[in-house]
Amino acid sequence: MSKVSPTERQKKIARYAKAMGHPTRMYVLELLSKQSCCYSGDLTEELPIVKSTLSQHLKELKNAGLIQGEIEAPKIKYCINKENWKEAQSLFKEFLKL
Amino acid sequence: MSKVSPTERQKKIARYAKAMGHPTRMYVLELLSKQSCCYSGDLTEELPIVKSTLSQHLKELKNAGLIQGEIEAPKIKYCINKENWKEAQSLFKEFLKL
DNA sequence: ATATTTGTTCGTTGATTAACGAACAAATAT
DNA sequence: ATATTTGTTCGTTAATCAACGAACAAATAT
Repeated sequence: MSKVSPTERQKKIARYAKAMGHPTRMYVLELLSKQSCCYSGDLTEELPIVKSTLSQHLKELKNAGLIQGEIEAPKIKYCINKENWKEAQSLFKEFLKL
Repeated sequence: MSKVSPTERQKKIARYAKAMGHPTRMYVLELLSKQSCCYSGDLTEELPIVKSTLSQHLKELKNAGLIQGEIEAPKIKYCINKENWKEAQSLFKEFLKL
């Protein structure tokens, strides 16, 4: 009977996974994990979505801690958040037994 | 200007990631990836959610292809879907550069 | 025959997500 | 001073998600 909730570790992975759970966000993450940075303007040109929608996706990735933005007025340069990226890597690695 | 959509690979990862994007589902996946199988009744007892809610989560994991259920009347035995699990492993591995 | 066990499905509710366009803010360029 | 560029925020709409309890289905046990 004694109930057991998911662990904090599992919640953390779920949080990262959720952020990765959309094609557009995967596109952005993969781009940023390959080249160091990009401007969101570049993404708006590449992707078949409107800039406000992209902005929302970037916000979600930011809130999940996977990316970070740096102002280079008037543009914003987005990069992987290296610290959290490392954490995500090790969490997934352990979970997937890679 | 020429628009580029996320690749099929990115969509696939997003699909797996979305399924992993909830604490309860992570709990189940981690359990099943460690021990070979389990009955959903066991999960209902462990987890602080009602059986119908659990059933929904299991359905989502099934739809994403990460687990499979086998009838052992009157119970149902759930296991990892090994083939898709392997695919997910390699997709995440490549994506995360592990 | 009836009750029990085990899960799924249905209906409901409230919250969250995804997408768009319009309006806005801030810096830069004219 | 004004227009342009670059992104975010707001408001809206439709869809999906998460949770619950009740009803149902199927097999097993009494």
